Amino acid sequence: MKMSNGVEWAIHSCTLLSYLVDGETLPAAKLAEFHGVPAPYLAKHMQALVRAEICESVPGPTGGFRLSRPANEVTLLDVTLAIEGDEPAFRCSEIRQRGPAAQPAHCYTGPCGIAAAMWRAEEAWRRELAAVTVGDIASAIPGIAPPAQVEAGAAWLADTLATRGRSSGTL
Amino acid sequence: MKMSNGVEWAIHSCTLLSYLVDGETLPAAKLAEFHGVPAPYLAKHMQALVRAEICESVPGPTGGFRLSRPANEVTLLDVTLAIEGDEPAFRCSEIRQRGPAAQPAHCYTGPCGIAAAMWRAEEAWRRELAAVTVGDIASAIPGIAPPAQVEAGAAWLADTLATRGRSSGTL
DNA sequence: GTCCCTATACTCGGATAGCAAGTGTCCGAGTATAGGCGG
DNA sequence: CCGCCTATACTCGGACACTTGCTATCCGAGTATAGGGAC
Repeated sequence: MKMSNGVEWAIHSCTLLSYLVDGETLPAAKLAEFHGVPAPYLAKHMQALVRAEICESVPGPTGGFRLSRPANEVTLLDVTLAIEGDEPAFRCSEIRQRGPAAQPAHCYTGPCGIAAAMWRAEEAWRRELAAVTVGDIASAIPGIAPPAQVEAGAAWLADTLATRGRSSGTL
Repeated sequence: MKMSNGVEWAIHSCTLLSYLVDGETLPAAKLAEFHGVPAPYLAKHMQALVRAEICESVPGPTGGFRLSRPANEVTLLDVTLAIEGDEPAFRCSEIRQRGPAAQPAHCYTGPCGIAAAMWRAEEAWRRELAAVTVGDIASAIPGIAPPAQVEAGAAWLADTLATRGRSSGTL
């Protein structure tokens, strides 16, 4: 049971995007540069976020990605399911309906007890992830990240936005 | 994030093994026959249960598998981790320590906020699975399984044990 | 008749192929801008 | 000098190889039994 590391990248990217204001956007290449990950692969995951309507994409030279709703309304569960798919990790193959003791399918009304227990656990997992938003992550950063990183990150973001603005600042 | 279906097989097998008494054992081939799954592959998973000290294996013609402790002391978490491995699904690759805003490693004391949230969710998942034992699963069966299946299963098990006993019943 | 020995058959255990999904990458379609041209 | 047009460069989006891990399988090591032989 291995979770794609794209989930980690996507949450980090959403967190960074939460610092944008107004209609600002960041292209996938810049997101990848900030996190030190392969740009094309991150772009692939960003497409999944767009499909899940977590992010919006803007084409063209001034385009890029931005959150499609406030960071406080994007839960970690939303992002995780967008990347991993919303199918449960445990899939009951109904092996109770096989073998020498099997009965006709219509005899099985409720779910298998094992599947029920596994799904209950998964529900607890989802509930916990749904309780944390990208906004929560972002607002917790000043308390746990090194101050120098916060400063450097803010400077990088400002510079990046300014550079992108400069090339289109004459409008 | 896909869980191996070996987990499902293993839990079903442990549930069946919980019906054994005294020093009775069931070979992997019989467990596979009862569940309608490939025998060699199930045997592979049974080995993982032995390694995790959930089951004991007995070699030789009268050998097979049995639970190494009472079914009430075998949790679904035990079985799941035995098959899937005890590594968490989410693995933080510390991408916060990469990119233009990265700081020296010693500046990062606590875990990343994202990793902490993901691990918290996983902890909730584990807690839920640790609350259910194989014994719970077995004792719930009469309430949810078709009576005909319970009867057929009991008959199959009795016959199987008798057949195995017959070949060694002359001792 | 009883005991011992050997051959047998059945079991687990680890090592070996096949396949699907995640990982990583690339190129094409579309768009806002920058510069040049005409009025 | 101002407005329009075209070429450009940059963006996203989907299609294409590669690697890892799950899926499935087989064969060898070990052991309790069954039968035969000796006493």
